[in-house]
Amino acid sequence: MHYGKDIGGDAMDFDLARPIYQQIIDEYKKKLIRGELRQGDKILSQREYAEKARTNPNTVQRAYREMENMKLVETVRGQGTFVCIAPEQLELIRNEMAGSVIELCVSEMKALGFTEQEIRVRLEQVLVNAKEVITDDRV
Amino acid sequence: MHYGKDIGGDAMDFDLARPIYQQIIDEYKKKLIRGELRQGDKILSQREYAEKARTNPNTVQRAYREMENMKLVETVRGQGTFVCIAPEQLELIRNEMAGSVIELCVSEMKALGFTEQEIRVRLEQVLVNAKEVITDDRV
Amino acid sequence: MHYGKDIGGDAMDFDLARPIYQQIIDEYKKKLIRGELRQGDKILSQREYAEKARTNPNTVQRAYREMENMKLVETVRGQGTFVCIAPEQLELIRNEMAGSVIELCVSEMKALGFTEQEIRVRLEQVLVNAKEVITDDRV
Amino acid sequence: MHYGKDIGGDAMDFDLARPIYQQIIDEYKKKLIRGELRQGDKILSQREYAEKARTNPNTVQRAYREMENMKLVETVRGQGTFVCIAPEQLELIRNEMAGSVIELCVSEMKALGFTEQEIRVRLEQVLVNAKEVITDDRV
DNA sequence: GTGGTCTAGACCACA
DNA sequence: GTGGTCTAGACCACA
Repeated sequence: MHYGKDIGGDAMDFDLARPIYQQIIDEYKKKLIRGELRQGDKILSQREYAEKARTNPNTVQRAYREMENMKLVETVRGQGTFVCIAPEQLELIRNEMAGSVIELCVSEMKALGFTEQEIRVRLEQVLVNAKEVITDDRV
Repeated sequence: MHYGKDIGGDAMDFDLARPIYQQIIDEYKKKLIRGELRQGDKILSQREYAEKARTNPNTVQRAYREMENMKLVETVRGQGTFVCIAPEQLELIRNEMAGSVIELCVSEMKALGFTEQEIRVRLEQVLVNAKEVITDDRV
Repeated sequence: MHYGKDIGGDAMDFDLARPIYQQIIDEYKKKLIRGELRQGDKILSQREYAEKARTNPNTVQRAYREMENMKLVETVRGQGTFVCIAPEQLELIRNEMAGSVIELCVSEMKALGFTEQEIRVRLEQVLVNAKEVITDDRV
Repeated sequence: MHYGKDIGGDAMDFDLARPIYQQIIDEYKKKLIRGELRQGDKILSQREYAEKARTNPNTVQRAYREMENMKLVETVRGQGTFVCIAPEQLELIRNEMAGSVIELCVSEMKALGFTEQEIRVRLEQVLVNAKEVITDDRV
């Protein structure tokens, strides 16, 4: 018996993990958006990153190369990789990421049969709950 | 090749794929919530599911067994597996799944530096956009 | 060789061996009830148990996982499995196990045609005999 | 890796199923004790029994042979196997079986840490419960 | 055909 | 070292 992917036909597909190089890019995008990394900052060398993350240097290289294509960073040979992003570009990415987060949320909620109004209500509940937790901690 | 899994230290962690057996459970939960499966319905046999999804029957069995522990289904040896869930239990799962979807959304938005008010605004934008798309289609 | 498993009809059934994973669970339940294992104790790792019992680690894992579902133990990845049971839960299991032992006894005695009064008498005989054996040993 | 029984040492042993030929003997003993089979009755031929129980004829033969050794039955070549047991012998078996049932029960209860008095009390509970169930059914 | 148990073993994350 | 997931496949009872 085998359950090979090669037969073709109407197989169901399981969600795979997001590729590591994309996870690396996402991580940097978040740092940029949160201001933890700013224009001109030097980021980890590919080798350093690969060691810290215990991942394949080639994977890191792919991530860095794509970030360069996206105009997020610039690599100077012999010196390293530096943040290099225009403020408007940053704002664009911020909007893009927020958009995909919320769109995913809405589409999943609708797939569960929730109406728009229910989604609003549930969002409020979560926001209020989060506040109460903080308040509790303060007390 | 390995990249120092044995060195110890503060490695970064990447998101892994959700285990297949849990993806199977999630899929059934969604079908239950959306009413595509109802009390008494026979679900795919373990072998059928394994063939369709091209996965190992043992993996499917684990999913089905856990669904039985969760009181979602009942299994009759030699006959198959049947939906068996109390309406209140169903409502509970619906709330649970909705909660985790929205909580994930909120925590990611906050990690991107969005305030609660901004989250509300962006949600509205997405909801309105969705409607416009529908309207556009109609026209 | 086969003896007509495919003919259908009213075959007699023989008792099968209790599944190994259930025997493992029973063993642990007994140790908990007798106080040989207490709250917080680390139990054998899955591999250790499998080696000692010369069984497959997967079988042990199934037993441990079900014990976790029953809230008898808690598992910490990379560390091991630990007893974690509330006293009331322990008392429940004690009652449950005692109940099934005595119910089995009573049903078998009745199947042999013994009346309730005869069962009581025979129980007394066995209890008294047991005591005499002890007394004999002392002498 | 293998988990072979051939290494020797302090392996735990799991309970195996009671051998089928003994289960066959037990079944006949019970029928004799309950009076469902009496002196002179013809029992199933070995071939018939093997078919009904879907078991190996050799297994049935072993059971019948041992029953003959125990003086429970007699086989007449060309005619079949017949119950052939003295009333005192029957009474002996009855006592023997009852004894082993109750001894097993007592030893298991003591292994669970129950005192003799507790065993008596629990027996009463089960006997009383059984009666109530019957009463409920009548109503 | 259905589900249930078990073995054997690969590969992984976590510590 | 720990547990977690998954595959592959044998063999079984039940219908």
